[in-house]
Amino acid sequence: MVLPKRLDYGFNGYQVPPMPRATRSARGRRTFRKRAENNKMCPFDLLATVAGEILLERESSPASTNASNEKDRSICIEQVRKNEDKAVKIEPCYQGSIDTRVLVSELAQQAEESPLPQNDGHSGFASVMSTDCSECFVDEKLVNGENKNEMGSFASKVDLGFSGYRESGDCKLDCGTQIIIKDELQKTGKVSNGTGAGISCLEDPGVWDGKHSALVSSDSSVKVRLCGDNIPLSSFPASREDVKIVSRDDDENSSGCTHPSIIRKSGRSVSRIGDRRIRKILASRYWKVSPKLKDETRSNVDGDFKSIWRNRKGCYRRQRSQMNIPFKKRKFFGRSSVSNSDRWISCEGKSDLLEKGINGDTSGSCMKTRGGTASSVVGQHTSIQSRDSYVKLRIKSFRVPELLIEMPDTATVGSLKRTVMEAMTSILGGGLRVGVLLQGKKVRDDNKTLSQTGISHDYPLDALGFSLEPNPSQNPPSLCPRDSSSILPCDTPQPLASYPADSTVVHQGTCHASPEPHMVNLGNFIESDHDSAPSPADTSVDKSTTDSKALVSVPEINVEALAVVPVHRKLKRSEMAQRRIRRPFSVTEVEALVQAVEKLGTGRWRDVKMRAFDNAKHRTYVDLKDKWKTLVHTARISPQQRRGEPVPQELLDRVLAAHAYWSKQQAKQQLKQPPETCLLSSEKY
DNA sequence: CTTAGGG
DNA sequence: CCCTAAG
Repeated sequence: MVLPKRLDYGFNGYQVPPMPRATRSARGRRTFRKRAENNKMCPFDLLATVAGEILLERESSPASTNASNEKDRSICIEQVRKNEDKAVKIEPCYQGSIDTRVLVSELAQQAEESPLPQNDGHSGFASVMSTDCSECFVDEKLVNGENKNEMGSFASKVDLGFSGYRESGDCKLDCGTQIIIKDELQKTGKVSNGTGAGISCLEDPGVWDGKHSALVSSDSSVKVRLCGDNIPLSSFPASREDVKIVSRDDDENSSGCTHPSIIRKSGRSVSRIGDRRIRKILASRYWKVSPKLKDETRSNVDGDFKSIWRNRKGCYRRQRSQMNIPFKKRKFFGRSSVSNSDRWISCEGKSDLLEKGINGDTSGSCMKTRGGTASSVVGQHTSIQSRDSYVKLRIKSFRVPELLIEMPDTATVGSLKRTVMEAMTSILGGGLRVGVLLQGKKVRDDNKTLSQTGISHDYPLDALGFSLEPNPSQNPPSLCPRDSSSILPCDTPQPLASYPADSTVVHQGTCHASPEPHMVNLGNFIESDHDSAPSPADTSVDKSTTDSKALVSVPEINVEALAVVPVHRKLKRSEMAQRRIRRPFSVTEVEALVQAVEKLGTGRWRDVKMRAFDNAKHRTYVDLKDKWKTLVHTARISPQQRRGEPVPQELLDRVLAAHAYWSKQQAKQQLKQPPETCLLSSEKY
């Protein structure tokens, strides 16, 4: 028997119709590529998405006319949830008044264990906390006054519907991530323990207190703190000779940012060299600061973070950045590491990029465990009382793990932006996982069902929180599926494999039925098309940045100047240095790949991509090709030598078979007349 | 832009 | 994953 010569008849008898010409159009390819590129960074689409959404909101959020004095540029937001109406009160307050923030735990209310600790930041019913991070943004708005739009003032937001139904102009409920999880055990009606009642923060009021501190030290480096916690240094996958990453002590003894000066380094100034030596300090920590520190002088530079985030899209497009440098070149410096300047200005502030709750569309409840969960979720609540035994959640926002950045005061604002962006990207890409908090208590048992845990459709989901935590092992998502399968189904392709069919994900109002594990096209799951993230013209961003006095470590840079920065060869180059984050293929993806290759062969990666990974933006055809390459290699080596998530032998066998087949086909075609090849082929198949 | 391979 | 030569 002789196999058809046309390649259209492929492995295992697949008939492979030639790719429609249309799909090969240059435009299509370009589009595809663009899409792929734009998605480089979102292994954590959810986070990115959320962040993006929040950004959007922030941008459009009302600016208060109630500008603060030039010194106190940060604002504290008070969120007071009242028992009765559950209204969220948000008020601007100024630095130094941290302790006036009221963090009321809704849980507390429910537990009725104690009266609402109004105006007592230390009482620490910290279910709602860390509003400080977001304030920064608000602050900037105030300062810049550029966001006086829809709402007009904070007041507008003050009484946002707690449930989120009552929206304040800029609220975007639609943007909320909604997750519906079927509570399969609900029917048993059994609600076991595990509805942990501990409000951990209660035990440690100091955790959040003092977060705002930012000091202006004598030296002239700018230290910026992005909110976050416990980010292990290892999860900061970027560094290079001129990038310094300093891990801060996570210990309780660590005074955190209240003593930023300790991070400061002395040394020669490199600024004039024009090189963009930037120090990035990734602080892994949670704020455990004694209340007494609250009075520290603080300055706020968060405004820039906002800018950074606004640039999300643009930045992502240029993901290559100095932050991701081949690991070989990475260096991590301790605090005692080389310094770049003697004069640094240390200022820190946190920008909780994701305090969406403040924007009013949600309760904005934010939980934080005493243990210092890396990041906490803000504003998540039940959107609707679900029927059946489904639990609906709406994750309003996530806080981004803290991030400390230090750079010479001579650095440009543009470089700061990039730096922050890079840091963010690194963190996001470095591996995050989701933690679940129930009444402030971390739920560790991933195997419990929701109902067992106490999360049912009638459970006060307001008490449920999620946190983004650095993934310690940086393992492929697939290694910790249980951790997030119920929460981040759209985050990584992996959940696909382990995700039970009884779950449904509602994302941005769009409901994607849970795809079968075998589905060829992984895309729907992998992607979350949120590239619509705000990417306002850089100019506006730059403007605001420039306006922000706090950041003026560089002689006023005008918009034009900033705009020019990126064009600089050097910068471009550094940006180009960014390496994409590593995203191991899940078994599901491998299967899809194998299946596609079986049909299409090994020489049509673009087609393979379109067929099986069309929606997986982060998988380029080159990636697929490479993966196939490694798969073949993997299949040939002994199982002991294999690493990473084990690929089922069955799949590997298919890989070898398909590879052999297509290799022959290729050879056949090249030889034009390979009779014996056909014979072999026919024998084999 | 795609492929194919080496790094 | 990156980089690049080829086509």
